[in-house]
Amino acid sequence: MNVDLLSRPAEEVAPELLGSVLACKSSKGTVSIAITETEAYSGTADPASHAYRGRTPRNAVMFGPAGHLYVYRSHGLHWCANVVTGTDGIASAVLVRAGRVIEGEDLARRRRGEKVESPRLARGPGNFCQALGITAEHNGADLLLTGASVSLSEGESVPAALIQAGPRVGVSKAHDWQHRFYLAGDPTVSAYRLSPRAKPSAGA
DNA sequence: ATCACGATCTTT
DNA sequence: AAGATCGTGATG
Repeated sequence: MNVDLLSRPAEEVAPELLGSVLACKSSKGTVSIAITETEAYSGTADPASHAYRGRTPRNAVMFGPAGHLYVYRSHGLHWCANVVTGTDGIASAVLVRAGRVIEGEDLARRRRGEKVESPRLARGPGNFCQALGITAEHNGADLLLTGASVSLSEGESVPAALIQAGPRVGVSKAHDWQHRFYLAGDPTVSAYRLSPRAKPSAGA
């Protein structure tokens, strides 16, 4: 994966990450997942972004150089992972929402539960991280380092016609921004769900 | 009090 | 099918 590809605005990078592969190796083995759904979050101009109110200890990685992993805890029990994009010093990142397990499915299923169907192993940002084995220890990791425990690589290219854009999932602000990108008809893509607290907002 | 979640309930 | 509820803990 080329850092120049990631050093652009999140909403440009997000659709191009579809088909890319995140791999995570641990003592238990390696799981690789091809990304099928992403969401772009920018910095201070994006009301739904963690970086909207400026830099904090939690979101610091978002302000760093592209190609690193921003991991945060969601609602107390799930981990969510972002690929940091854009320029060093300016916050932006792409939330990885779903993917298809292409390596280490046994390990992924052990983590997620034996009765989970294959398409659902990495469906949803929390499930994606659980299947891949991402936790807080991976926050800030450089995804472009070869041989690192977690890394990002280019997968098979996906046909542009399959890439769809839509409103972001689960956010209470700026939910109508068309910053969610996914592969049309893919069973691993998470179901769209409007946030219960969503209010109308201006924006693209 | 809020929350970029997910599973499981309840009510149509 | 859609909406409500709750678990769980970091955050500011």
